[in-house]
Amino acid sequence: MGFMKVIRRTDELVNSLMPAILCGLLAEGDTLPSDQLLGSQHNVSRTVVREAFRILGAKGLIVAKPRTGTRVAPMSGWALWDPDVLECLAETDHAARFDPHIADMRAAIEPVLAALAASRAKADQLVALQSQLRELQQAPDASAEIRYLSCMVRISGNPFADNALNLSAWACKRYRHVPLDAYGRLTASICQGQPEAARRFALQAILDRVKTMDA
Amino acid sequence: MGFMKVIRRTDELVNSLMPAILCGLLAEGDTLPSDQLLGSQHNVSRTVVREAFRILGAKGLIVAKPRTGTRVAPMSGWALWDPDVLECLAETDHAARFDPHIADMRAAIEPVLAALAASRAKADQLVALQSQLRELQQAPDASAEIRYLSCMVRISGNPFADNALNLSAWACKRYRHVPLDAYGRLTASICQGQPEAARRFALQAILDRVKTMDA
DNA sequence: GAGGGAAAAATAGTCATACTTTTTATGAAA
DNA sequence: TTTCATAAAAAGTATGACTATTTTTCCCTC
Repeated sequence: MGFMKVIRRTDELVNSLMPAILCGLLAEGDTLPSDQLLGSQHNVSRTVVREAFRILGAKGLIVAKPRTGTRVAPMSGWALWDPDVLECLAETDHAARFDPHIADMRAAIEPVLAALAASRAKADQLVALQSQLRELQQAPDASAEIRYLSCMVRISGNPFADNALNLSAWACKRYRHVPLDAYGRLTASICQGQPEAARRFALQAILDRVKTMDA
Repeated sequence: MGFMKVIRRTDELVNSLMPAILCGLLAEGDTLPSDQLLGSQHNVSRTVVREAFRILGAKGLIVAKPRTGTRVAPMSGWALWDPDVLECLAETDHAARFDPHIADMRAAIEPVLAALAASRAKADQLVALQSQLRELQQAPDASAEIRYLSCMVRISGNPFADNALNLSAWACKRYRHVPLDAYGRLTASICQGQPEAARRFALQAILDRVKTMDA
């Protein structure tokens, strides 16, 4: 399986600080401990703290200034599309607060990507999509669903779609129900080159899931 | 105007490396110089190089591994919604290649946000929106247009919209024509609480601009 | 000659320390 | 009270040493 990612102390610290920011324990404008202090608190060198701060800063979560210290940035600048941020946010208490917003975004984006896929798909891509659909039907879990959507989205040819997929992953992980029927029809529509139908069924897949959630 | 952001050597290095990656000078899988070497090449310490690498890594552009070195990551993992990445990409030679994809994304997202805004707007938000519209009409430049859209998008109440706005900013900066007429109708629709009309005019604003571009 | 395993080499990761720069706070003089 | 110089605090940068991880090399055995 040679995929054991190296775990850096820097990453551990990031994984320790990020939840505190995302859950609101550290609110906007709050000052984090200084490099020195935070380092001694976590038994790491200042180097590690600073590199962790750079990562959090790159994701828009914090801003550092000499003498003032390092503060939590306003949420409007957070990189909410970032897979790490999203994953961390999902483990927060108030993750449910984001569910409807993510559903809105998905409902906006995925149908369009599905329509694009239906109009642009090449033969080999269709084979791959159908293969993913079969895998999903045989083992309808979140990871298979994400792989299917990933394949669909890749066919759309839109480079921004890869990031949008992070929102889909959120939904797949948080709702158990997999809308197999809608995905079947979606796949057929794409294979037959029918953008309008693809758009409709992609939207239906999202709505079916939300509906199941409400019930 | 006390808004002079501090310029760190780390940021300068990031601003030097990012374009090379985004423009393809450093292709996927290519190995960057080692910390040591890159540091001496740019006359900065290894500290600066490492922190720059952390920033680029946080944005999905590179991946580091001991002994192997630091390599350019596949584009599918790039944080294309990130304002820095997007701004840097816009200055690249093949920025035009992304125009249609961004237009597709905007066409998917903004109409939905406009509809949400129309159904949720509070009175004071409407006042703010109309104020931004007037400013835009008086001085129809990119920055005023971004402020208007930012205001509209904030009314939608969707926290993911702030990031989506980066795509709008791209379009505002790259096309000169400002679709004032569509924005006027869009504002009216939102103020009158008509989601369907708002959706239509938001889309029209995007299409008007693209049409002007083609001509 | 082929295979396997130990040693070496290269590179990122971490630590410790000293120094620099930026910005705020303090306090004395006008 | 205002102003300006000084001090202080925190981030930013620079070095150097050491650690950990992974690949490569190469020797030894079979």
